[in-house]
Amino acid sequence: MAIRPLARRELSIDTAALARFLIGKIVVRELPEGIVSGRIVETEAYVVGDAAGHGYRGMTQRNRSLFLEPGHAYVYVAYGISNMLNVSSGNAGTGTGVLIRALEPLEGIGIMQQNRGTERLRDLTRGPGRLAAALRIDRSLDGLDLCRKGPLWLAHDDHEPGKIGKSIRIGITKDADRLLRFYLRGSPFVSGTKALNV
DNA sequence: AGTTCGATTCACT
DNA sequence: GTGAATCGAACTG
Repeated sequence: MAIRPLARRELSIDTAALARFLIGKIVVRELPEGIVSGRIVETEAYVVGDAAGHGYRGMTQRNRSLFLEPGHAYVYVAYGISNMLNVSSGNAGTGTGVLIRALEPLEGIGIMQQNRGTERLRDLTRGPGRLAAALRIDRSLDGLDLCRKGPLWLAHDDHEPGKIGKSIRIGITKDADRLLRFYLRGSPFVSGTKALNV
């Protein structure tokens, strides 16, 4: 079953709809050692007028990629250690995006194990910082167009995702009660506590 | 120029 | 379940 790049016109202009749409799609990372890929099982939307969003206070040096056309990478460092992968959303000039929070590993599991320093399949890409480490994603990929093949891109195949759940987002303090987190129900590769994943 | 604060993770108990 | 580590970027003065 072939995988192909996501077309930009398939990406909803609505950030929450895009976050839901991305569940079941594939993140592809091309490394010198080979291809690493995983299926998206958890996302969060950071929408217009959202105090938790990095674009909320306007463009800065760090977040400028959020304001690109939909489907570009916004990569930033959280807590000084973990890289976070986001997909820019909304029309150009809109500082909104979708955080990719967890993947189900598909290809290149050996490379991921090396990048993560663990063998445990379930720990490779469960959590935004972990998946970025597994796919060796850092700020050098910030601003990349994810809708065309390259070092990092988004793909889809004929896979139909199962039921998608919705919850509050993880790890934020502002606008913390909005239901903007989406996840694949029953997936062992989703992060967060049991109560969030019903 | 100094301070504050995380869109987290890991190692414990 | 709880707590410490960790550092770059944004914000304040």
